[in-house]
Amino acid sequence: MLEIQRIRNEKQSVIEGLKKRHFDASSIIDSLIQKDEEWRAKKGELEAVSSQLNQISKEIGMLFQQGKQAEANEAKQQTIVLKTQETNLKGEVDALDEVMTSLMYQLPNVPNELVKAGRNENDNETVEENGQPPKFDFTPLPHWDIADKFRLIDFELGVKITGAGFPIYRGKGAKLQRALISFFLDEAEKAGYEEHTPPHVVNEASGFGTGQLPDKEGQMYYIAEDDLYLIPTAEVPLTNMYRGVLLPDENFSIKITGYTPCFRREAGSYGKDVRGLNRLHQFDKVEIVRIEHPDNSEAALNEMIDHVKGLLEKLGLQYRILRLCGGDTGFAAAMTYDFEVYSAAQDKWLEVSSVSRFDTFQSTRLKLRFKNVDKKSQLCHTLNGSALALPRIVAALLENHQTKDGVNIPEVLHKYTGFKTI
RNA sequence: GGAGAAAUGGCAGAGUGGUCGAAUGCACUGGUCUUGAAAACCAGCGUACCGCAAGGUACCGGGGGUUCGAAUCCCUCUUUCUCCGCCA
Repeated sequence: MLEIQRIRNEKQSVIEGLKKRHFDASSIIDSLIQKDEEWRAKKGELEAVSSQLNQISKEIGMLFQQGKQAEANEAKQQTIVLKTQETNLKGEVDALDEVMTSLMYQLPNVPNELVKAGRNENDNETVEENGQPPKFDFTPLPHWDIADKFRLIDFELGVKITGAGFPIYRGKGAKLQRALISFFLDEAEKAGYEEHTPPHVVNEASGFGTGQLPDKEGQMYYIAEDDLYLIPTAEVPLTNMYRGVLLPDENFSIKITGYTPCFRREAGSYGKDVRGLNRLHQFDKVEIVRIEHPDNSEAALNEMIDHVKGLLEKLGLQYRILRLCGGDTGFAAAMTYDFEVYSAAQDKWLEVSSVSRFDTFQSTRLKLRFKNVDKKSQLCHTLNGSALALPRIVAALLENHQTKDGVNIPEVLHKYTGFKTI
């Protein structure tokens, strides 16, 4: 959520910024500013009436104590009109509040100045490309064939017990999952992130805190009986741990990580794009989350990018980094870098990580603040990134490290897997 | 799942209808004293919103109600604790 002060004071730059998303905010912002003015006026009236009522009530109290019953009862009469006024004004203020909140929820984050205008993924910029694409002297297999050949993943069995998009990993496939999770967590810890194991279901307030709600409830699995949501990413529980927190000073840099399964309903396209591990309803991911002073946000983002680059390099995967254009940047993010690994077998780039800064968009909703040098509370910046998402990494490892007879496991994983080849 | 108790400021803990945004203690901040520190003493010390300001409004787990007036009474939800049951 954007801050109302920002909309008031920097109306034009907000509108201009949102144009990079091809989002025309002018009418929403105009009505917001108008409602905000009404709201402040009504609120002023309401508080004046409340103040009078409070004053009279105090007087009545004193009159009763002095035994002046008649005068007290007379004073009570005065409150009747004021009470009605108060009730009416309260209703108007609340109604305006509600309208403003729903308007605010419609506004996406303003893109960072580095973000280019654009409509969709075709307008994304490639900012870096590293490593060599694998060369094969045979026809490389897609990962689903490899997985089948070596009994690593059983998609049909998953369909039987749950449904499409819920694969079962087994044997070396299951061990590879576990190895990657351990490797990613250990690397994150080395980089200073504290490991957490959060709940895999969250309440409604948490969904609002990180921006999944309202609007995107369709992407989450919902447990109606208990009013809980399955997490679509560890970002939700990890960031919401800091919901409503006021940090005592500006000497903070919170770095947290956690492994969780992620659940996405994502009823979407079918066919080649979603074949195998490319798109699942349940997958594993290690997430890194940071809560930073606004001045440190940019540096933190760069550190996170370096961290993800390090992971991919250690796994021997060639990759490219994209800076998403306005239209492809998520609703809550100010800037997002996607990491993609090229799959020769599928002849496509697979998104394996997404690293974003949210500036104050999440912390406004979360009410996550710190005391600045002037002893005033100020909103923190939040950031997060996948480090990394497993399925596509597994797909990329199987496809890009395949040999005629099997698959070579990157050396950094040997101590976790206990085997060097599949 | 059943029965009971409780939820107050950073912590502890008063307050059961009327100047209560809330006593007191601890912690914390500033000052006096001291060569320095401790102790002692003095002062300050919640959050948010509106307002140029003076000031005002709201908040005693959440929501609703009674009342001129609610931390205090009523309803409801949530959470915690104790006991019982069930269980990895």
